[in-house]
Amino acid sequence: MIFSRKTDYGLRALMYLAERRARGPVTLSEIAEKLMIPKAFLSKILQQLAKKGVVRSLKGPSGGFVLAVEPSEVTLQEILTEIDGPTRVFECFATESDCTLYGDCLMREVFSEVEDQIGSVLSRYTLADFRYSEKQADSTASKA
Amino acid sequence: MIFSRKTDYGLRALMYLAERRARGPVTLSEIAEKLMIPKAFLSKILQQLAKKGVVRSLKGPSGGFVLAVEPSEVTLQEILTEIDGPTRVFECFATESDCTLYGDCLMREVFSEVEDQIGSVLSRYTLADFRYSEKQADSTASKA
DNA sequence: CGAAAAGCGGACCTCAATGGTCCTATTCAG
DNA sequence: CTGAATAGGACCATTGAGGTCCGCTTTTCG
Repeated sequence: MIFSRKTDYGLRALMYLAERRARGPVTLSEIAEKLMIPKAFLSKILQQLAKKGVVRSLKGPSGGFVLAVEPSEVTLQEILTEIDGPTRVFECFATESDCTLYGDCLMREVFSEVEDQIGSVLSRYTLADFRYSEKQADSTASKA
Repeated sequence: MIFSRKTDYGLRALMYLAERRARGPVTLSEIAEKLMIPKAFLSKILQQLAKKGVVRSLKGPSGGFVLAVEPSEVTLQEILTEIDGPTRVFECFATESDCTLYGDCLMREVFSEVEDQIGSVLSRYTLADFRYSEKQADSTASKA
C-alpha cells in the first residue's frame, strides 16, 4: 500500500477545511466527529500539516484549524508527500551506490520511471478537485 | 514502499535462473549463496513462483529450479504481481462500494489512474531486459 | 531396497511501522 | 482567572514483513 490511513484522514480533513475556509477556525472535535476519525490521531495529523504550513492552527477559545492555502494551488502530490513523506517505490536492497550483483542494474531506472508516473498523475489534481459534501439526509451541516 | 524485499529477491532469482536456463535445474542452495539471499526465505518465494508456473521445481538429487517461461515473454508487471500480489495503491477506508463521506469520490478514480500508470511502465519490461551478470573479477559464471 | 539429495510446507519467531491513546503544558477569549 | 482550545511527548497494541525451523515427501542412484 502506498498511501496510509493517515493520508486518507489527512486528505479528508483538508477537504473539510477547504469547504468551510471562509467561516473561521474549525475545531478538531468537529472535524473528528464529522469525518469519524479518532480525535487524538487526527490531532497529530493536523499538527503535522500545520508545521508544513498547509493549515493554520489557532489556540484558545474560538480556536481551531483553518486551511492556509488556496485549494486550487495545492496538488495531491504535495499533500500526500507532506503527510506520508515522499513516495518511495522501491528500495534497492543491494548497496545503494553500486550494487555488486548486477552489472548494470536497470531496476533503478524502471522504478524511478514508475515514481515519475505516479507523481505526474498526482500533480494533475488539486485539493479543489476533491470537494467534501455530506450525503446524509439530515442537514446538520446546513450548507451555505 | 510498493515493492518488498521479497520482490527484490524473487526478481533476482529469476534473473539468475534465466541466465542458466539451458543448463538444467539449479539448486536452491546455489541461488541463495550466489545472490546472498536467506535460503529458507528464498525457498518460500520459489515455491510460490512454482505454483504460479513461472519456475518449475524438481525434487530429488540433481533436482532444483528451472525457469518455466521465456524470459522475453514475462513482464515485470506479471512477475511483481505474482510475488507480491496486485499493486494496491490505496485502500479506501470508507465503505468500499459506496462511501458516505464524499458525494462523488474522485479518489478511486485518481488512484486507479495511478495504478494504471504503474502497470503500464512495468509492462514495458520483460525478464529478458534484466540480465544477471556477476561483477566479481573471477568468472564463476562463465557467460555463454 | 535404502540412503542421500533435493524441494514442500506448516508452525513459529522477531521487529519495526502503523494506528492509536493519554496526559500535561500552553495559549488565548471573555 | 478560568475554561476552551491546540501542542506535543510518552506510551501502547496490532499487523505484516522478513526470516527460521523442522519434519515430510519425492526422486535418484548404488
